[in-house]
Amino acid sequence: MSITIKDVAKAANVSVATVSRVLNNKTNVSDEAVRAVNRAVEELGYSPNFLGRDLRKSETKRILAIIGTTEQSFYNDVLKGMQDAAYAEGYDILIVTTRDNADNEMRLLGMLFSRAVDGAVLLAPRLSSKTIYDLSKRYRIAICLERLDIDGVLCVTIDNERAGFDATSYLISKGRKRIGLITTRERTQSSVDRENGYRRALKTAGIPYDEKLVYYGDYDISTGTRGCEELLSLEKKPDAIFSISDTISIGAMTYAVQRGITVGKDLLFFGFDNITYSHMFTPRLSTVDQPCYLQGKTVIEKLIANMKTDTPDRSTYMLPHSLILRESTGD
Amino acid sequence: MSITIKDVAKAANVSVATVSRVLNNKTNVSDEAVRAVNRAVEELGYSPNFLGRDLRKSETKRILAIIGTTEQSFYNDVLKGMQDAAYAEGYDILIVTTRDNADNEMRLLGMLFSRAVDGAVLLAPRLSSKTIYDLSKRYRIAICLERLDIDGVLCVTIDNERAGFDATSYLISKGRKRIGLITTRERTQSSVDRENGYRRALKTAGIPYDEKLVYYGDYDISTGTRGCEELLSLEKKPDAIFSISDTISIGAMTYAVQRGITVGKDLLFFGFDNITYSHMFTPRLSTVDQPCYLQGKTVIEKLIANMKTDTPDRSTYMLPHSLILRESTGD
DNA sequence: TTGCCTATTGAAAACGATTAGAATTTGTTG
DNA sequence: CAACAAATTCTAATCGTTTTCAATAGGCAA
Repeated sequence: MSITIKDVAKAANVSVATVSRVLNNKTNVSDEAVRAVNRAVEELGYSPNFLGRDLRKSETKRILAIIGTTEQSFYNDVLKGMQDAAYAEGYDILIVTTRDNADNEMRLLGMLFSRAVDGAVLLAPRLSSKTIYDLSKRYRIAICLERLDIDGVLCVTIDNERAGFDATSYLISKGRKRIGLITTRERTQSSVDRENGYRRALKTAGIPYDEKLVYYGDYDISTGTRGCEELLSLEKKPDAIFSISDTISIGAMTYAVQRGITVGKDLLFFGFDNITYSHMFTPRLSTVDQPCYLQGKTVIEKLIANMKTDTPDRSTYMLPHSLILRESTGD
Repeated sequence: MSITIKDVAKAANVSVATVSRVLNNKTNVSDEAVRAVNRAVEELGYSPNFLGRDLRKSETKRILAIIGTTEQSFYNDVLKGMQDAAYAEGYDILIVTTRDNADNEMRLLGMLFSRAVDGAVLLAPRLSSKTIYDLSKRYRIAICLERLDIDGVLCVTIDNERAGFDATSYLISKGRKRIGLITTRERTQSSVDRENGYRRALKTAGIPYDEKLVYYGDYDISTGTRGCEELLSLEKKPDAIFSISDTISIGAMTYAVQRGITVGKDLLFFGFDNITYSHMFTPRLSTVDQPCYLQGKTVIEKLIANMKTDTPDRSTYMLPHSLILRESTGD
């Protein structure tokens, strides 16, 4: 059927072992053999079957990146960082999407169990912490952009609680007293952390927490729109709104603008993620910038290091975030 | 090291063949054997090594989707369509990104040559048509969102020439005579086709083509901004601008709005792709909608069908597009 | 020439599954 | 109960590599 190493061996008049050695440029091969094999490879258009190689070596040099959806545009930078780090070590990154479904996530992790990849990075995991923790004992797994509420799994993320605290505190420093929060019903660790940061900031400033000011929705733009509508229909309206993502914040801000509200003065907005579009909308959105590229790069470096050792690093790394101040907070 | 089918066989007190048959639910196995094997699998926490299976079957049930970058948000729907179609046939989609680099594209196609995947879909290929054509003779390859200027490779796309013609013609029907075009330096087939459609529309309407009205840039927002700036600095300014992507169009429109121009009246804008953000910006952007999900679904269905036959379908399929009319064209 | 060391080579055993074909057990019928 | 058919099971080959270990060839000293 297809051209195998045997065909090359026959054509080059050497054994398969020699062909293999040439192809993996081992030292102890004569120049003559190298030439003969290379010529045969060229002539036959041979390329090695990785299925055979991988089976023999029990290694694929591939890492799975499991994400919910490719929609969140800031994943792009994370993936770029992952790919750069992986490529530097001779690995490839395979991206698969779960559509935010835990069953799919488990199914795709099957590629890890079945040795189709050497390791996996979960971005925004939907599986329970316990499940992930258990799996991490048998397989090389890392989390990126999130942390787990259990210790013992390699995580690379930012300090979301602190970031939520910083953003909210900034709004407070602008004299705001009634700060709304738009977050997600889905309780990912990062949104819980951001919400906790929001609460701590209020508490620190002596502002009472008002559950009416918190709107729970999805990750999409329309959540922002609806959330803003809801918050603005309150008896006591908010004077600032913190959203746990730029996408949501843009939806919210768009609604406010359409209602003729002067954003940046009557109502302040703070987003999260610093996506490309966040500075394209007028007024431009203040937001929390997280080091996407660096998180991606770091998680792969750590994961590959873990693959080479029996005593894997199971720490949680929190990389620094920063506040980007723009028109939506009157800056 | 790891638990293999042999361990299961021993634990269940049957042969490896029987274990394999149970796992692949073949018919001729006794209920007793099924029970014993399942119990052993459960107890040992066994999951089959695909490296062995794939090698034996010479089939991986995986399809590679090669894209330039995950940034273009409308890829998300295409990928969704691809995944749905693939999953229905028991395949998984692996996404890899080339960063718009032909060398990377070739390197990643290595997964196809080395049998790590059964087939590949190229979205926005950077390799030459000739190269792709040659490869398509030996491997199962399809193109999506683009077509090739050579016949003989399975393509699923829209009629970009026609779409460019339609969009431009619509602007003309609005009484516009000086229509700018912002397109990409990178000569992908789709942008060439869209540009050709633009020219044909002008010609059909008896409007002379003016090369000053065409700006060449990249795929990003700032290209729109700069392109719009350039076109508006002309002696004879345009009264409408057609961009080959929404991202570019949003950049252009944002610039015009900031300059105080009344978009939808003094200057009309027409985009392409109907991305989520296109209706979030005010004024909302008129655009060409292409059936992303359907294109993804279709290309995978056709590709999988091709994998099952010796006489593959090498046609080019053009799915229908439509115009979405919004405020940026005064609708 | 003989013996020994080194540099290349090749034959064959892995890797972990699937599957053809042989062998065994079970069931059926006269 | 013998004889045959059907159902189930097992042995062993196979997929395409890599790699161990033994074998060979060549070079050099004695």
